[in-house]
Amino acid sequence: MSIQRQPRPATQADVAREVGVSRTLVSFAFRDAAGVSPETRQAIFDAAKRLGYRHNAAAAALASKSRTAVGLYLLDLRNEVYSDVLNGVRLALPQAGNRLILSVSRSIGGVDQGAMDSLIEARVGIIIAAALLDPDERVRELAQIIPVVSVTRRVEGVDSVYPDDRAGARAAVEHLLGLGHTRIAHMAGPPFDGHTVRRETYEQMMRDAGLTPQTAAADDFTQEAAERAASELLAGPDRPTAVFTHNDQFALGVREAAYAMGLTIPGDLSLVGYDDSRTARLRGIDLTSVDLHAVELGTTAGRVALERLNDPGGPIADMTSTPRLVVRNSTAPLR
Amino acid sequence: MSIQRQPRPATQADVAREVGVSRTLVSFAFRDAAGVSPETRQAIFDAAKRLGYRHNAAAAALASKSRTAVGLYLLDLRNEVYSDVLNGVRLALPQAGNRLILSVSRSIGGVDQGAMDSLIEARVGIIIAAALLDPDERVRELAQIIPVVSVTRRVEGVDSVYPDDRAGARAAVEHLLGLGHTRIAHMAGPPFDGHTVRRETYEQMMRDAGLTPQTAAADDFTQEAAERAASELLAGPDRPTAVFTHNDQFALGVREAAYAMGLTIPGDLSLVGYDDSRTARLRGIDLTSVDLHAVELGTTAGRVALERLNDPGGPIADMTSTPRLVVRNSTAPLR
DNA sequence: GTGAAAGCGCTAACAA
DNA sequence: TTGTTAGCGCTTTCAC
Repeated sequence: MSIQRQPRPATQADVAREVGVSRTLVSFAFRDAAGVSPETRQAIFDAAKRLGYRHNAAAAALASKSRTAVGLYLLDLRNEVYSDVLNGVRLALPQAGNRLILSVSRSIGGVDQGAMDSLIEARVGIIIAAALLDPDERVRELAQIIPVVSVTRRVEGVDSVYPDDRAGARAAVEHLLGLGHTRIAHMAGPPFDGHTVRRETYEQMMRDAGLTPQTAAADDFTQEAAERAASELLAGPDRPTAVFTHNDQFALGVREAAYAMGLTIPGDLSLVGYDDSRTARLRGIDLTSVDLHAVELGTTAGRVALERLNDPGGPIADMTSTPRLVVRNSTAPLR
Repeated sequence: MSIQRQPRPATQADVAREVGVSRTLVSFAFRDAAGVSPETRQAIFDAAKRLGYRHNAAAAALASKSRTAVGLYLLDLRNEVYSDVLNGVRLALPQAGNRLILSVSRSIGGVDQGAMDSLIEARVGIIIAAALLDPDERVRELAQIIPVVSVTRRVEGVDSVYPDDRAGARAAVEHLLGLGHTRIAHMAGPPFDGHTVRRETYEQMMRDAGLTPQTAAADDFTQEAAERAASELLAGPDRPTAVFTHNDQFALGVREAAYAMGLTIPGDLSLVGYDDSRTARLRGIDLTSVDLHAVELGTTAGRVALERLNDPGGPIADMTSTPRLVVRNSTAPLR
């Protein structure tokens, strides 16, 4: 047995011929533009179905002057935040209207440099980018070529939809301080532009409280990197009694490292994550975490993108939301 | 401040004019086809960069007769298996060569009927589909229109790359039987074509062992659905002492339901999942699970797709791999 | 309501 | 190694 395929895909011209109208009409009917009588319209749809006609996105994109497709760039699918953003974006885009083109940067081996290019080459009208790792300046350069909406990160001069990380980090650190902890460490990620607010806020708060900040940095945004960094951090002198991590993935890494050393949570170590992922909510994990409402951020970003498409010259959007600390059982008063 | 954009994107014609060669040459240079001298080639790249030229994928797709783009259809990003498949597929596709176009079916609300259409309309040459919910017959119909590689599910007459679920389920059930359990239940998903092998194997094995199968079916492929179904299952008479679930997501749902009822795992209930997700490996979760090697399945599927693209008439691929039971602490001997 | 005609930017023969 | 010439299937004025 072998694979069958139609000899030649039907085109709008075929449909037009079948119905006995012009190709223009068929084109209009499929974009339900005004100017097609209901009967003609129905006849066109019927014929299209009969002929197995499929709209050709490439041809349409080429012919149309306006770009309506939305590109969504995601850093990493293994972090729930990004799939939540995807879900949020989809909620914002009308069912039938704007096409959504996905591009995921991180494969197992590392960041895919071509992920952004593929979006540009697909000639999307705008790119919603979740957690770009490029410096602010380069994001602005990109936005010069094609409109960009940055999600979960603020970039000056570029439409941005992001959580108020200052408030989120403050809530986390205050929670730990309130429990009596003084040796509170922070597990940060690599120091990319726009990904350091949580760290800075933590360090500032520690100093304000008359304490010494102790920041460990994972060399990658993965659970494994955090686990490695945490193994060192927790083995050092004056082991921290609490750790606030850049995200939940990191918190899980710290958690594994802690358990591997025989420490208990929250007995020996209080742990606060960031994202409030579904994993954080599992019994037995019960991670205290900061909910940044990723789905809502995605929805807002989608809306901002739609507005930008309609009004290229409009004012830059700068939309923040306030994250919420969700206290579970990974934090406890200092003994 | 407002968004800037270039007046008119540069085309190959612009580049050709700038360099003083023909447009053909530019086209050749960008596809690094033979017939362009190294100097010309370099001059073209320089000019392209200077002019901000970007290859237009839509135009290229329209003009080229052969379809080389690979479409990847994923059921649900919230299930780790599918993002693993994505990662696997990417490993198989050459860096620069075939474009990969992603389409995700399940948003928060449910299955996106348009997900498959968007791939067809993007005129991909082949679709790698992970966990289609359509009946076998409809998958075959689809494969008539466009080549399909089915991953994680076998479809007769269609290229398929899938785990030997019979072996996987057998290993799971044997493990539980070996621990002395007799009241072993199964948490199945909705009875879609191609997603019932695990259930059938379980039921057959139970009967072979002289035991009565007890299958509960979640009404959706989500943790929440499994949790609801498990709440009923575990509240019934003759509560099972062990549950084998269709996947890890379900196992987590059963786990939550069990804990909510005050049951302990593995004390009161042994639990075996399927997928060996990263969550299963976390301390405190320690879920015994069947590893189906999703990344490898994805890579194999990518390779099969590439072969099919090169040889449309070749024999149907039917590739299985053997899953491996990973025993952790969610299972224990019957007390 | 409907149709004719002019491309969109690129690839792919073929010819030189 | 280079240039010429047709389209690919669709959108989109503009006229009827």
